[in-house]
Amino acid sequence: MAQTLREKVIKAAVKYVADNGPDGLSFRQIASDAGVSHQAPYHHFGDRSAIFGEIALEGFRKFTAVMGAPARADEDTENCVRLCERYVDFAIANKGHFRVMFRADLCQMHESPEKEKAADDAFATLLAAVSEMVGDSASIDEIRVQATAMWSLAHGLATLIIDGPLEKKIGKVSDRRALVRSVAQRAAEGFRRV
Amino acid sequence: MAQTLREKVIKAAVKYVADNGPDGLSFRQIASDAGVSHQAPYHHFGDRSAIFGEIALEGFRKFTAVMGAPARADEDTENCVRLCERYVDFAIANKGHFRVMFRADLCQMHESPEKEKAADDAFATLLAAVSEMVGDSASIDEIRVQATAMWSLAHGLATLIIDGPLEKKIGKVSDRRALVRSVAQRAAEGFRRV
DNA sequence: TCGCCAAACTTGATAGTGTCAAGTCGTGGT
DNA sequence: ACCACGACTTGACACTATCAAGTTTGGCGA
Repeated sequence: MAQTLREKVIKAAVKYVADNGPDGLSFRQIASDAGVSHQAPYHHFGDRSAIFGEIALEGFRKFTAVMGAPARADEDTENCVRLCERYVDFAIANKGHFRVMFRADLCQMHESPEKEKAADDAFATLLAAVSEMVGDSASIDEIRVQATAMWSLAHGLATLIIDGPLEKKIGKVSDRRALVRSVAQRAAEGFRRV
Repeated sequence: MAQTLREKVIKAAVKYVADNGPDGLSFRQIASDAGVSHQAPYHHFGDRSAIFGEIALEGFRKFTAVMGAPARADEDTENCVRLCERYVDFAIANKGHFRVMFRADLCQMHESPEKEKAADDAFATLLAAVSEMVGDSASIDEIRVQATAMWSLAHGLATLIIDGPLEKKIGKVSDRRALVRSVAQRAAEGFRRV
């Protein structure tokens, strides 16, 4: 089937962001690569940031699907570890989306209720997972705090691996997975003297 | 004393990044604001990314000073909480630096040993703090894992507060500090059912 | 004091960018 | 047959980084 220009543009943009980061991305270059005039993409996306908005939207939907899925047989049953692993795996597998999703300056989520909903859904999924982990008796504040902690841990780990200095220290995938597991396990048990 | 152009440029750039993020930053605009020609800054910084490199360098040095300082009387004595608080406080107080420091695509740290050393020092400081927290009997691997966890937690929290969706949920400073403390405390004790 | 030289800065030009404003072309519906 | 509309093109404008010169200026040795 023929790929629509809109799809082609998004695909090319995601690939570029995954490879080079969002900064140097050129509308015109993408158009040229797709073999169309420099204004053709502009017809589908009102604006440069609209493209990032669309990528973020896709990203949040994928994210919700990944994080909300029931535990698979091959996954760790420990909630904290599983959440962290999924989060980091998602970020690495969808670098192009992930790099954009949390950059409010790029994608301007607030301008569209559709996008805002996708982001809210993603957060709700995370909250539900943590809520299950924490237990029924926990107060809403307790859940909120642990969800924030969980999210921060996973998000920090993911960003440090993708863009930060952790990247060069752990090259092989096996090492990376082991580190993520260890870190998540450690956090689950708490930081303390050994 | 008269401020040198080099200083003026960096200062203006840091302010811009803190206010608007690093994306739209214009060399020429800064030059114009400083009342010099569009090529004047180019004489001090070979290249657009060199400016970000300088900002990152400053940032890592400040970071090392802040994180390495002995505990003050008004600070939490719990290591984990103190480290997290300092990290987040640093990120918020130095938004312009922080936003650049971990963006390898912007500042190209690898090109200068001076910058690389500053980043290494920053990491070493963090490692030392965690090492003290964990205790002497801990293996090097244990320290490495806990440091990564600690770093991830603080880094994720800071980035989510600065650029991410946490920002709008916690407006007032007092709330922010309370949240950071709760989250750090929670992480220190471990994620578990309550 | 003169000369000069290197650093600091200016001016001009080029290629590339996002975005506005029109024009073209084909296709489906009335 | 007409025409309206969506998809795309063409052309222009203001802006950007960067290259390649020129020009000013402050300080230092002869």
